[in-house]
Amino acid sequence: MTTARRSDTTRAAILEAARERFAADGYERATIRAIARDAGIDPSMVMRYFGNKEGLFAAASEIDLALPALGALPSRHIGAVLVNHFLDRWERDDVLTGLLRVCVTNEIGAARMQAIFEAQLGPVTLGVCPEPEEAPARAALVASQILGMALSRYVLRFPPAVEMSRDEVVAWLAPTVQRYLTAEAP
Amino acid sequence: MTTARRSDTTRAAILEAARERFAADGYERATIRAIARDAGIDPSMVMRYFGNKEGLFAAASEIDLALPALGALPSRHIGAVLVNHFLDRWERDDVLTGLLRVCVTNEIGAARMQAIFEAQLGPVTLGVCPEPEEAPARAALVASQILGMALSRYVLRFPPAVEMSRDEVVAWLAPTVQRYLTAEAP
DNA sequence: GTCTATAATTCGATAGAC
DNA sequence: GTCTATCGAATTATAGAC
Repeated sequence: MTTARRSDTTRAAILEAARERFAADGYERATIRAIARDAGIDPSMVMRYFGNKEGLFAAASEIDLALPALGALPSRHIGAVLVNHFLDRWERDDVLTGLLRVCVTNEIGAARMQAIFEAQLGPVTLGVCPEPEEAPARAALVASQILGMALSRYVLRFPPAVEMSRDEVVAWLAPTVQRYLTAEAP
Repeated sequence: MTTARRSDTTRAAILEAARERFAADGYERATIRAIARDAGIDPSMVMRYFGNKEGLFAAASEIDLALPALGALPSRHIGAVLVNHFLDRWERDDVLTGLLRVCVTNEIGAARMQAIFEAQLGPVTLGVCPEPEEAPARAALVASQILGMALSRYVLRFPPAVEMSRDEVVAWLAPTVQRYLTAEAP
């Protein structure tokens, strides 16, 4: 194995351990030492690859902002599609749970969370909102419901929120999101 | 001024500084030293009065769980009443914002947040839900929307969520809460 | 590329003088 | 009741050997 390939696997191991630790413990309590121990390497390697703790978090919380083609979908089902999409992203890996735990006490995390919802909801809202100037407020309403459910279900783990099935969550939240995006302003 | 009265004012000053720091910085970054400095006293006084950092947070996040008499209210307006009530509690002081920032990384904070929503929503949901066994799930749905808006508006400070007026927030969220509590299960 | 050793802070917590 | 002084542990980060 060449050194280049070895560095790639080391880097990947660090990122995987970092995502788990940030998701489980938040920014402050996810220490570089613990992450390095999980990855089976020396703490100084983390510094070498990512510079400092902020750089490590930035790399571990990177996410592709591409929303699977939604433009062609009927706007009547946009609520269910969006709820399913965000639940998929939250359950796929630890990135969004980690970002949610971190963004509460870390400015970089908060800015990234905001950027994610702007990138994912911006184009959609412009397509279905009755009035374009209302789009940011409607996107914020959608984000509030998605974030609140993610907080209750994946971070705080409120028993009733955890015990609800995936389909139940979608059935309850989809009409809410649908109304926030398409209903007349109250 | 007797020593007893002086200790009361010192204790109150510590609690006020602690609430501000926990609300602004979260649990780990709200240091006893910083809280003592804000309160104008010595860090060792915090330990004397509250034992340790956990005891300080427990005291600073105490909250009375009494919901202003809602039993007599018409169930048609329960959504608007609840949204207004929680917004009141969040804007009155820093306690709930601090608890929200802390509960993401602190077990005691998470348990207290859950207890607050159980105590505030439990009696209400039992009174208006179609099926009693659905009450916990419906309360969790309400909590998810309230928590998500509080997170967006008071913690992450998403610009569109901050710029919405109080009345707009109530007008958008009240029908959601109303539906979670009283509508037929989807 | 990887690790040892350690610097430089900062934290929670304690002991004891006044 | 209040403060000074300090302990012991933990953290991020750096310098340098191999």
